[in-house]
Amino acid sequence: MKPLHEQLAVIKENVVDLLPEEDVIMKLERSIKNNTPLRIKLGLDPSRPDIHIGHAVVLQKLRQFQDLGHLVVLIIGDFTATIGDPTGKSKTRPALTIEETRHNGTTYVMQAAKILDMYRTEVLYNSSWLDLLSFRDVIRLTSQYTVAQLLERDDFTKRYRANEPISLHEFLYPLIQAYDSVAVKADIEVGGTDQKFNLLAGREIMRGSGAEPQCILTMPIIEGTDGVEKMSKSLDNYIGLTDSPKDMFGKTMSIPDSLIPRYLQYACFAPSDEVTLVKQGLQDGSLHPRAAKVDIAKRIVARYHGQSAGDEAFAEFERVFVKKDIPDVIEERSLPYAQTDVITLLVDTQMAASKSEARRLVTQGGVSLDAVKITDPYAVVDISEQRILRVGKLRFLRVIGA
RNA sequence: GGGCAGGUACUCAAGCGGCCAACGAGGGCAGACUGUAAAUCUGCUGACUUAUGUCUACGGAGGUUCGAAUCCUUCCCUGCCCA
Repeated sequence: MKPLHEQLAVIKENVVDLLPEEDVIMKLERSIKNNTPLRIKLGLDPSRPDIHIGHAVVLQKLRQFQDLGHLVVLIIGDFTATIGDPTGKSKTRPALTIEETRHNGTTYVMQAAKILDMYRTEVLYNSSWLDLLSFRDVIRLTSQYTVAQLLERDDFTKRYRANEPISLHEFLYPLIQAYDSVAVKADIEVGGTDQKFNLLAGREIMRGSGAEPQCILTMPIIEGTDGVEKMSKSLDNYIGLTDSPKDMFGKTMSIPDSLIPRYLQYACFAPSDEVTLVKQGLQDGSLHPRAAKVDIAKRIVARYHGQSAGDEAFAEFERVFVKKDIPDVIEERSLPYAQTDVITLLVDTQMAASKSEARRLVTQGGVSLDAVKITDPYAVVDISEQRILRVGKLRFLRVIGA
């Protein structure tokens, strides 16, 4: 194992909080002395199975721990996910069945494997210990925390002040997560800065249970492609790890220029002196923002799809958006008729959700067939030969009639 | 248990008997423009055989009325105050 100061330097890279640092040092020293890896915990919510590059910031940190010889403990929150949110206010927490959580958990882990070293990863489902707790155990757990402490959490404070409902069980979530730390004997728990409260609650509960409290490490939450909100699936401003190279590239190109340094640092994990260099270049005009974004987009695609995919995605992007040509790979769809009106064609190919929508698209000039714009919603089109249907700037479909 | 205020489209939020498929904002979609799927500007944004037409929709169920998101009854849900 590497000496303390070297490890600490790697661990502190890009982090927001590392608390309490002296405990981290103590744990590291002990780990080196006994040649025992630290247990680094990350909790995952399987109600949303898609990982995006925002999550990747945290996973990358875990990977660094692994490269230093430590062990990552991934906890799939299947227990919590099956409870859901009975207030029904938040659709972000639909109650899932056990099967769904298992399925999501598996896909989650497969995606995480793009970044993590799975030989140094332990995957656990929290239902395996939470299901065993009795009501007595739960009450004992709740007695270790106070209402005032819970209300300190930012979103609880806000909702309470705004007279918005807070279900009792929501108070339990931080405690459940904290109990997970007890169950897996976490040395350090990692999460986004939005998790700081929950991570700290873990310390309290561990102490109360007679365990050695974990340390906490938080990573920045990166903004989504809109540049304002945090990246999240529900806001649809995310770049998914399983997105196609084309989508990854395009989504990255669509970020506002102001986000370039952050994406370079946290999505590409570029060294800090390179980030500084790019910032300077952008400021004095020697680096064109578009060039900087192309570079970032290529690197992101290359990271998850391989080097050549990055270059291909770039070429494709140039062709479709800069030269306004059609992409080289287009989905194909055969239809049971040789000719029909545009409206029907759009609906049948699911390029429009309803006939009204199809009509709107046509009227607005968003529909073309073989690069010929169709503006008459009653136009009858012949598809006995294969033709390229285009809706908006981005959606292409090769149609072939019977 | 009592009192009060609320529940409107994807979200927030107006409307408080006909002019309401419902102001406005955000979001989404399309168009123009552009280094880009950015920014900006413009338009659209319940569905249906596109019709000064029909149907569905303003928490649920009933009712009053020629006519209800708007009034009444009742039920469900949320917040606040009192107990």
